Amino acid sequence: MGIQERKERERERRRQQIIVAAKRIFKEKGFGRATMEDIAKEAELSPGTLYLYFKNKEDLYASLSLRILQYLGIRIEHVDRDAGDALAKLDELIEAMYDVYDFDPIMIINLFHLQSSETLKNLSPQLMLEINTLSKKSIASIARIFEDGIEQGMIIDRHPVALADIFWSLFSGVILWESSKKIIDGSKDYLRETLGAAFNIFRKGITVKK
Amino acid sequence: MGIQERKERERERRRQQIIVAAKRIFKEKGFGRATMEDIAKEAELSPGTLYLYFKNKEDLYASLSLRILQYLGIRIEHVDRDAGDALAKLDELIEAMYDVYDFDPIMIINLFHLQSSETLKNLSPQLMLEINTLSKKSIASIARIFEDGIEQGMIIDRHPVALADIFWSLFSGVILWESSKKIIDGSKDYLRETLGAAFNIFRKGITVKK
Amino acid sequence: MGIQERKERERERRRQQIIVAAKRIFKEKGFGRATMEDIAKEAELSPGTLYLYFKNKEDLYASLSLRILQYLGIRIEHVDRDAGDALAKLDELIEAMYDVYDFDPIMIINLFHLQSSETLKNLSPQLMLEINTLSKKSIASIARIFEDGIEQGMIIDRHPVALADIFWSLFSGVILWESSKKIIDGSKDYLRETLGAAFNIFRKGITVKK
Amino acid sequence: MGIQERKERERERRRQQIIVAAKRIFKEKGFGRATMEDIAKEAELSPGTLYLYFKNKEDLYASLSLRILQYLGIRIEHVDRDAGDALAKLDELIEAMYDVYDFDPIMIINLFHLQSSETLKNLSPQLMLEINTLSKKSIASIARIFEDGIEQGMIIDRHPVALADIFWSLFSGVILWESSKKIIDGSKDYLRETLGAAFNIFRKGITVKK
DNA sequence: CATGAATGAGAGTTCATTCAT
DNA sequence: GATGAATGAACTCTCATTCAT
Repeated sequence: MGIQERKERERERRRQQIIVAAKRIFKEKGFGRATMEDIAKEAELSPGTLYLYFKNKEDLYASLSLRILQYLGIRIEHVDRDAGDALAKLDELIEAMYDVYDFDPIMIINLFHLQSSETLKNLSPQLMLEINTLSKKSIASIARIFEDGIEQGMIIDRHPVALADIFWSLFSGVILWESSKKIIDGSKDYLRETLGAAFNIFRKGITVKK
Repeated sequence: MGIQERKERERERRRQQIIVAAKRIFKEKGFGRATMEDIAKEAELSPGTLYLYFKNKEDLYASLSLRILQYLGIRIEHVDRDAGDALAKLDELIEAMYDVYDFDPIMIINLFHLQSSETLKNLSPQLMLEINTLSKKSIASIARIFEDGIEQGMIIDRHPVALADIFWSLFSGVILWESSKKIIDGSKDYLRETLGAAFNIFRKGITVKK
Repeated sequence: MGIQERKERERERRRQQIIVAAKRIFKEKGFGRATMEDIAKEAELSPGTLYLYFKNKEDLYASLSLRILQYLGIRIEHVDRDAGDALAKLDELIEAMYDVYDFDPIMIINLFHLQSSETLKNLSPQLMLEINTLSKKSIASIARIFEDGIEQGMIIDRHPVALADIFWSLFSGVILWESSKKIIDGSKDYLRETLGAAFNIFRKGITVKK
Repeated sequence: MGIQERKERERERRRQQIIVAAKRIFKEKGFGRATMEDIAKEAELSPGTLYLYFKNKEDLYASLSLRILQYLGIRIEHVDRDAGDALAKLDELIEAMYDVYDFDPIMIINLFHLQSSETLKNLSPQLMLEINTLSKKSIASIARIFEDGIEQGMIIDRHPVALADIFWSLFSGVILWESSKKIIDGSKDYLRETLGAAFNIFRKGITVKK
């Protein structure tokens, strides 16, 4: 039905409108200092309207992160399913990380803030579970790649999940630190170069020398 | 003057008492949810007293981080000054990082939260400057070690500051991610093992093969 | 005009539909906590539609009470007009009260809540007047019965309006208290028995001994 | 300790100050329409201060009612313990009801609103329990008086608890209806006379003729 | 007529901070 | 210095009501 569809589309557009505004505000002020009114104003809506689309502030915040977490999961799984040896897959994985970052830089930083900060302690159990599930899935996919590599004798024999954790930590650590630096001293953004170097070092560090 | 000194010492002890309490509360609830009253209660003082020792909540919070940042700076500089080749120094540096973490695990996580989170955006310019100065100094010290290594042909030829940033990112990334995981799924704490593996990979990744 | 009439009938049916829904919701949640959306949902209508039939929430609420108040008035007047001595009329009056209660238990409780609660203080003057008029009329009818009885020497010589007030107070008091008890401790519903005993006591209490 | 005591007294006085203000506002506007700010203004305090003395709005409201409920319980028990036959005790009981009303007319009306209205449905379970316990105790005390009367052959043979319920219903019914009338038509206050007549009728209605 | 998304005023509540004692 | 009661601005969220479709 045409009307049904149009309404659905409009609803989705509104959600987007709110999400876009929320991203800007959360980026600017962080979760704690951002007020629902700020976001409403940015979205050119009334505060009440936000609650038609999101249960509460936390839910809105989490939506931003879940979105990118889902994208991440899909992207990584894709890599995992591809053919090729482990090192080729690692390169693809690194490529995937760039993609994820490019997909939505603000959101990815938001995600790390969510993961690394106090916010985590105040989430609803349900949301926690969702995040947990999605994170675990991605880490597991990454770990599988390393596992293959270890079996193929191409990657050093460490616990694959530990390797995945380190890979993920390096990625998030660089992004957070680079964005911190930008805030602290307003320096130029070296994210891409640093991330590239970091992944190279990691790659070299886990490869078994022939 | 004896009296003067005693007063000074007592004042310092009070500050410590508050800082210890604040650490516990911030750890438990995060910065946003921790109230000054919580901290006062934990310190067995009245809320008003806190303001005799710290200008405001932010100032108190920052003190925690500055303290560890100072310790970090001193510890790294020490490594830098030591004799030995770059790789030996790198090992010492890694050792220093463990020390720093052990010195005050809560504080180090607090520091990363400060760096990586919304709090950063709401600091006073003065405090920002202080953090900036201290961070820069530490990164510079680390970078100098890598610089030596590059000159000595032991470390790959990359911009030393980039290497320092990556080293630091890896350290903070692993700590944040591991502590996140603990919150998310209550899993066992693998921090030491993961950190060890991470540094090994990093070391291997930046070393020039002979 | 047929069309005119049909429209009128349909309009009235819609009103009924809303009133039925509102009763259920008010009963369940009380006036303060019931939302217009609750009622709309229950009536399977949209919130906006409610406003086509009732000026506002208060008007809707009052409609429930006025309706039973009107029924009460008619029913009592009927008793008053009947032949028979005062005591026979009193028995009829008591019978009428049961009828009124049975006519719509929810509404009668609603009416008492309206009378006895905060809602009363926030009614529009016009509505207040309507309630006042209807109440007065009923009380006056009851009082007339007692007046007859006093003249006939069958009922103790007290101000007839006072007797009417007491009769009414007893009725509402028992209903409210019994429904309170049900809410407080979920006990069995003894309303009928208690009401019966109460009226017997009242009857005995006002009768002049021969 | 003098200071301790003085503080205690001052705290109690503040509580009273708030209670007095709350009573006025609740009386004027009812629970739903009264705002904490209204009460704060009436008490010449800031909104925040109210929360130093009462957990929340409901708690404040309930405090008013529990107070009178406790007084009621004590007063009735006292009657029950006195010597004298059942009819003498009934007279004392009636006297007690006047006392309770005089003790705090506003509060007693508040209590009935609490009992008879929607508020009841939204109380915390703990508060509900407290009200339940206190109510039950009072009703039981009243019932015991009637029980004695029945055994002594002075009072008609009905279930004593039913008699107690009717007695209580009559009391609350008259008070609510009279205060309603005052609101509705601003008529003179006939409460005392009506209550007196009501109790007389009740007394006569339950007495066994010799 | 009917809809239901949008509104926005206003509620209860919290908490960093102050200041009289 | 130390206290802790008091403050009041600011927050999140609700819901009666409206109005474009």
